[in-house]
Amino acid sequence: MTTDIDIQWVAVLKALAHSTRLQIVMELLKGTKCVTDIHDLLPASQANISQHLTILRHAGIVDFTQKGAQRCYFIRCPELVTGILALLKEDPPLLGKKRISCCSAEAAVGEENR
Amino acid sequence: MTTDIDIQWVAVLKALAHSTRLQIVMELLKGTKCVTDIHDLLPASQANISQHLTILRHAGIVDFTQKGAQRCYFIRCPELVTGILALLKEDPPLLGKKRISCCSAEAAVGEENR
DNA sequence: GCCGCATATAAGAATATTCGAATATTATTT
DNA sequence: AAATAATATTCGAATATTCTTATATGCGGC
Repeated sequence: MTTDIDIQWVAVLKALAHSTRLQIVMELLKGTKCVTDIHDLLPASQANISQHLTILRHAGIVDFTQKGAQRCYFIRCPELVTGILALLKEDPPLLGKKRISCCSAEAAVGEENR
Repeated sequence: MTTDIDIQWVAVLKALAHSTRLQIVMELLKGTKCVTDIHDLLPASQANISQHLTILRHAGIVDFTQKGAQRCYFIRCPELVTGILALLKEDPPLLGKKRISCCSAEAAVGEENR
């Protein structure tokens, strides 16, 4: 049942599902940056940043252009990334700890539970 | 700096970044289902489905109401989940393999950084 | 109480991720 | 060609995830 599309989706979500990579992506949304720039901004080693960028690139989220010895990384799909971040940002109430009683019609069949 | 928000976001993304869990979530978007229902729909063991549901619940994505011995699981934040899925669905061209040459806004980065 | 159903949890092996350290590669400058 | 700067890759250990098997828990009916 796992379609090719699913696999791509999972790869994208997995690539974003890491604190350092999410921060890299957020920085790149502000503008193209080379590895050193990112290294200066985030608390991770150069090698580690490079590894994360490779993962993001394989997921299709970033790409780079070469400028001399530098590689200028940029987000390939800003709408996708900003969209996902906007949804996450928007939804804190839903992600909160409080229980929301189910609004779904089906569950309303009578007794409430705890 | 890894903020609390980041951690929550990463938890949500990580929870969605698995084929089986993504399929569970897509099924639940169609309507509330109990564990057995999901088990009948997906190729995974009951124990495994239950484990994945626990992960989704801890991430705040699903919750359940109890009906006798059954637990009726539902999506707690349908807007968030449908939103993310819609973005992923929408963006296949961006996730494709083709190289996009840089739009060169980055040229400004130039010499001023070390 | 006991039974059967629905679901959860524990334990453990297999596998995958993460990250640091060291090294390699590539491009530029001298 | 050598030195240097920017970045990537390899290796290995620590840690985390995934999944299976077996067992446990909770619920309703008898």
